[in-house]
Amino acid sequence: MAETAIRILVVDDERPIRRFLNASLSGQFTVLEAATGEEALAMTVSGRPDVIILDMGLPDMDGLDVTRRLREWTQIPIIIVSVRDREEDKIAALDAGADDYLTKPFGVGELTARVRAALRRSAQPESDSVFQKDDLLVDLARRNVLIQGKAVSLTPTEYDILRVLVQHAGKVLTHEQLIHSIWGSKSVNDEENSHLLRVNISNLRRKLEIDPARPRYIVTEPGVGYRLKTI
Amino acid sequence: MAETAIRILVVDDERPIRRFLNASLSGQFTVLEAATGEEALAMTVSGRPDVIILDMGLPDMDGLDVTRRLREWTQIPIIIVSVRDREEDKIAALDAGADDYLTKPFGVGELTARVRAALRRSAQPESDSVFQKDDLLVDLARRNVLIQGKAVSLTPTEYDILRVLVQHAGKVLTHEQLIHSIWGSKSVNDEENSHLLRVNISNLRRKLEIDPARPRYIVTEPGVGYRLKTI
DNA sequence: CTTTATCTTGACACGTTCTTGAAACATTTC
DNA sequence: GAAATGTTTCAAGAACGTGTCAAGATAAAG
Repeated sequence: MAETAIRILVVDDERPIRRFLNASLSGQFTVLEAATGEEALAMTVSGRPDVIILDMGLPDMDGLDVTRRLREWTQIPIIIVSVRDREEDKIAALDAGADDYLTKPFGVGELTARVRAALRRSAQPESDSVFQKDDLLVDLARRNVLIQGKAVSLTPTEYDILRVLVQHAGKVLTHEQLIHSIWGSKSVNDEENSHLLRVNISNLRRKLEIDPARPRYIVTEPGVGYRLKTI
Repeated sequence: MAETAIRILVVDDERPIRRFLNASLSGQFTVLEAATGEEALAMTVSGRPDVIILDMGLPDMDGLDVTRRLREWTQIPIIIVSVRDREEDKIAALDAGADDYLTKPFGVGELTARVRAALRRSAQPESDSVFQKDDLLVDLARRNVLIQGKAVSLTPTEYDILRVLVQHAGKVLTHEQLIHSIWGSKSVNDEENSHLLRVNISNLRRKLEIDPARPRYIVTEPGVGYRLKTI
C-alpha cells in the first residue's frame, strides 16, 4: 500500500502552515515538506512527489523562479498558494507553468479537490530528466553537465540551448524553434539572432565535443537547424 | 502546414456575457457559443472545441450534470465559471470532472491565463507520422530518413520533395504539384523548374535507391510526374 | 568603482547546396 | 530505324549557409 501512496510536496516557509496542511492531507496522501526554494527543488528530485503545493513567498527565491526551474525538466502538477490576490500575480504564475492558483485563506476541502483534479489529469508517464550518450551526461533536474564525469561550466544561454535540445533529443529543432524558446518574447530580428545562435552552438561544441569540426552530439541539419544525436 | 486555430466553447445563458467573452477571446482563439446544456453537449460533438468554459447556472440543466455528461466520453478541459463562491460548489464541480473553477466576477487576463494552462496540459505529443517500405524509413516528425537503419543526409530541397511524396504516398504527384509545393511562390518559369525537379529526383534516388535505374521507391510516371510506391 | 564573465556584433574563410547547361539515355510514334 | 519527346546523369560556377575568431558592449559580482 505504501508502494502506491500518492506523495504531495508542501512548500511553505511558515512552519504552522506546513503543519496544518500536513495534518489536513496526511489522511489521504503521503506528505513531504520543504521550507525553502532550494529545498523544494532538491526534494522534488529525491522525493518524486505527484503534486507540489507551492507558496509564493519563500525566503531564498521567488515562487515564480521555483516554478520555472521545475518546468525545465518536469511536468509534475504545481498548485500555487499565495496571499496575493492581484490578477497579474495569478497570470504570471500560471504562465510560468503553474497548474492552479489558490488565494489564501482557502478551505482544505477546495485544496484537496483541486489536488484531486490535478492528479486526475496527470496520469501521463514522466519523461526522463537525464540524458546520456557516450561521454556526455546532462542532468536537467540538477542542472549538471558532465563530460567524462567532469563538470562542464556553461553560460546561461549555452545551458538553455542544450536543455531545449535534450528535451527534444533526437528531433531536429529548427533555428526558429531554438531562437524562440531561448530568447522568446524579445526576439525580433531573425537574421541577427540566427547568427547569435551559431556563435553559441560553436561555443557549446568547443566545450562538449572532442573535435568540434566532427560533432558527436550536436549535429547540424543544413538549412534547417540542429539535432542532439541519440544514437 | 495548415493553420489550426484553437477552438473555445463558451456556454452561458446570458447573451451579454457570451458576447463579452467572445470579444475577449476571439483575438487569440476561435470562439463557439452555446446557451443551454443541451446545446453545449451537441456543440462539443460537432465543434470539437479544445477548451470549454462553462457557466454553472443554465436554464435546462445543471452545470454539474453537463460536466458529468461530457466526462462520460471526453477529457476536453472544462473551466467552470460561476457566481457561486461556496466551497461545496467548487468541490462538487471539481470532483464532477471540471479542471478549474473561477468565481464571477473575474478578470479576462486570469481567464485566458487559466485557458492557456489548461491547453498546455492537454497538449499531447503529436503522433509520429512514419512512412516505411522495405529498407526505407521516413520519420516526418523527427525529420529522419533511414535506409537499412542508417541515417541518410538529405539537402533541404531533397527532403522537401521526399516529404511531399510521403504525405501523398501512393498517389501520383504531377510536376506542377511538386514544383508548387516546394518552390511555392517564386516559381514562374515552368520549364526551368521541371528540370530542377528532375535533377533533385535524380540526386534523391542516388541516395535512397540501390539501383537508381530501377527505382523501388520513387517511380516515374512518364509525362505526368512521380509517385512514392507503397506496395 | 573595478574586475570579471557573458552577451552581442562584425568580418571572413570555408563548405555545402542550388542552379544551370550539356550530353547521354529511354520510350514512344511514325 | 529515325525522329520526337521526355527523362536521367554529370559537372562546374554561383549563391548561400555555417563555423570561427576577436573585439566592443553590457551586465553581474566583488
